[in-house]
Amino acid sequence: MPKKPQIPQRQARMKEVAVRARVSPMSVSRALRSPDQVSAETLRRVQKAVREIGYVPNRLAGGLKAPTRTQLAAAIVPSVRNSLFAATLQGLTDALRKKGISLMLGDSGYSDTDEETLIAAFLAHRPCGLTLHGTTHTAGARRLLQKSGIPVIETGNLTERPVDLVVSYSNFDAAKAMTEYLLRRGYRRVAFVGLPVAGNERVRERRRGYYAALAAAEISRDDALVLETVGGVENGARTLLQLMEIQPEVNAIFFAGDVLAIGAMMECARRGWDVPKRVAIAGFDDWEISRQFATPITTLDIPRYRIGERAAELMLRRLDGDKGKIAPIDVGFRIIERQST
Amino acid sequence: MPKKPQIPQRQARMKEVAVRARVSPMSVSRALRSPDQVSAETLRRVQKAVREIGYVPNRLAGGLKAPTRTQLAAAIVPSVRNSLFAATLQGLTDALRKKGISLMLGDSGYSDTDEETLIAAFLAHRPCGLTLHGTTHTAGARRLLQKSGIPVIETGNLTERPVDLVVSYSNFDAAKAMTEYLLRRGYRRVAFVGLPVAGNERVRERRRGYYAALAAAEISRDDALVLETVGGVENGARTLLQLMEIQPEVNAIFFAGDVLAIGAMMECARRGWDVPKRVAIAGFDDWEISRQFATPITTLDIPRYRIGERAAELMLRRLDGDKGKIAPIDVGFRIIERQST
DNA sequence: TTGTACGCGTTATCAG
DNA sequence: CTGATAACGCGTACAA
Repeated sequence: MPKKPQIPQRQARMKEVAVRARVSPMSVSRALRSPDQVSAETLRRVQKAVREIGYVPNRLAGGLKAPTRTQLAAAIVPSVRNSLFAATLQGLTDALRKKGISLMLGDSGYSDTDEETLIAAFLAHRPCGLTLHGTTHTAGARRLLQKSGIPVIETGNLTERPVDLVVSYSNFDAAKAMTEYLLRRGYRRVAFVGLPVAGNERVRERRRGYYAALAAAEISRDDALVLETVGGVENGARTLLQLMEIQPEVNAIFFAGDVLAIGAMMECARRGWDVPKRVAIAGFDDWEISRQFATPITTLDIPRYRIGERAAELMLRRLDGDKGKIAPIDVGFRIIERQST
Repeated sequence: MPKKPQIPQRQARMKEVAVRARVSPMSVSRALRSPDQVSAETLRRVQKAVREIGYVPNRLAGGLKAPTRTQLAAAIVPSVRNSLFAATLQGLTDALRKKGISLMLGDSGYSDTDEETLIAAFLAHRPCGLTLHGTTHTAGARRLLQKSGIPVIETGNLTERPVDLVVSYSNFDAAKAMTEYLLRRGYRRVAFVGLPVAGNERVRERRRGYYAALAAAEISRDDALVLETVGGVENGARTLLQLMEIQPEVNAIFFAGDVLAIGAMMECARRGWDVPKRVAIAGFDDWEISRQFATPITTLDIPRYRIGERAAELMLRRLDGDKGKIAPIDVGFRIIERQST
């Protein structure tokens, strides 16, 4: 059986385009990157040759020569499977694509040391910008980022000591506002359920916000009303039951993590408990499901997509030469009042 | 105000590591890439120098010379916000990271022409592999992929005419199996609700599977029982109501898309309809929420994470030199029987 | 085991 | 507006 002749699998080079278009490689480069700097005739011939050959520029070579324009950015999120981060990623890619910038994506698994490893791996590809979720990093990570010289955007929390740029909402303010809202509605025994605080400053800030609201209302803390649990719908259900059993007099529960509120609401549905009469339930981050319950869930709207968009904008500003200090951007939040409270 | 002296923001080069370690750049290169090919002493000195300088290798330069080992792969999904694809991405990144390969991510928005644009943009970075979801592509995209010479993995459907490699489950088989299961359970008037078929071969295959199961059971199709809707929880609810109104005698509804079944189930909960007595509900893809309802939803488990893992494996096999034809990999599926049917 | 010479494909620079 | 030339930082091939 005669083998098909192996076509030499090598991408065409700019030089070949140049030969075909009867111009120098330099003119090809210019025609592709700044079309208004070449004559109409040159442009036409280059475009024709590019089409005919099926030329795909080699950004490795370009980036080697012009390190600030690799047309490649990077983002690291704690988990690609979490739809909250997905929304931010969408905002990022949408905004970057308009400028022809591709995105490398990494998943730190909520681990700072894995984050550092990823940062190093990404920097090896010389991205022209890097977005991180969270504002706590290893010392090594900070060193890498600073030496890199590229714009670094931190999201997920407003921090006092940013590496470079910050785009986020305030976890503290948001949790405080929601707690105050619950207190205003007349709930006096308000519980707080969040993810484990250890090593996660976003969660810690939310709990601080909850405490601050209590203090402002001159209600003393009750540690029995503050629970930690890992994520997952079923853990929302579990902590709800736990609270109702140990602290039957609880009026309202503020679930400050992911899908916990949804899990709790489903548990109430299973048991036929009336929400908010028996217990009020509030969430954090407006999931699509939250509004679909017979009793829709009161929650916080965080503009996740917008965070990605703004992050891209800041990055591009830096790449456009703005070397000045850029103040942290607070994208804000909004309480969505529904029937569960 | 005296300015801080600007530290020259340039990443260290291999040469500088070499000087510091008192070896040639070549030895540094080797020490980093294949540590077992250099003497223990050289290795030690290189590692020390790397640490001290904070050297981050430049993969642009490396990839330029060795195009098959850019240590960068690419993936394009229809939507980063869809958790199903997120699971596959997780499988991909997890497997690739073990080999030090980073991942570029793109979002085609379910558009074949946008997919082509993305492919071109990605190829410019000379990835050493590319994963696509879906098996329909523009002619231009196919041409780009073939010329690229890199391993291309298609997922999301088993196709007859793959570009290169395929890792997926069979939409046809899965939908057929679920429909047969419903018929076996005694439901005779089984409706099918899917996403719009136009331009989406996965959806088309699912509907074909549904039809095939009906045919095998010698039940004639009823077009009034087949609905299309775009994604979203609320559309699941809407189509449920639509069906119940126009076709009150419907026994069971097979929702073959995303969150539709969940939306329908929530609508039943709101109206106090008994599932499965009044109507049985089956889904496609086991979401975390699906099992949390008072009546948990019968659904199909598709090993989404595994698809990503296997895709990475195939890619690596190709990169390891396996140029032969590799048969499509069918990762299968599983019916998860719960109380909603 | 280590080092030397050269080239990978593009762009900055500067001269025409 | 266009072209010649010299890097960019690393890996391959070969020689020592």
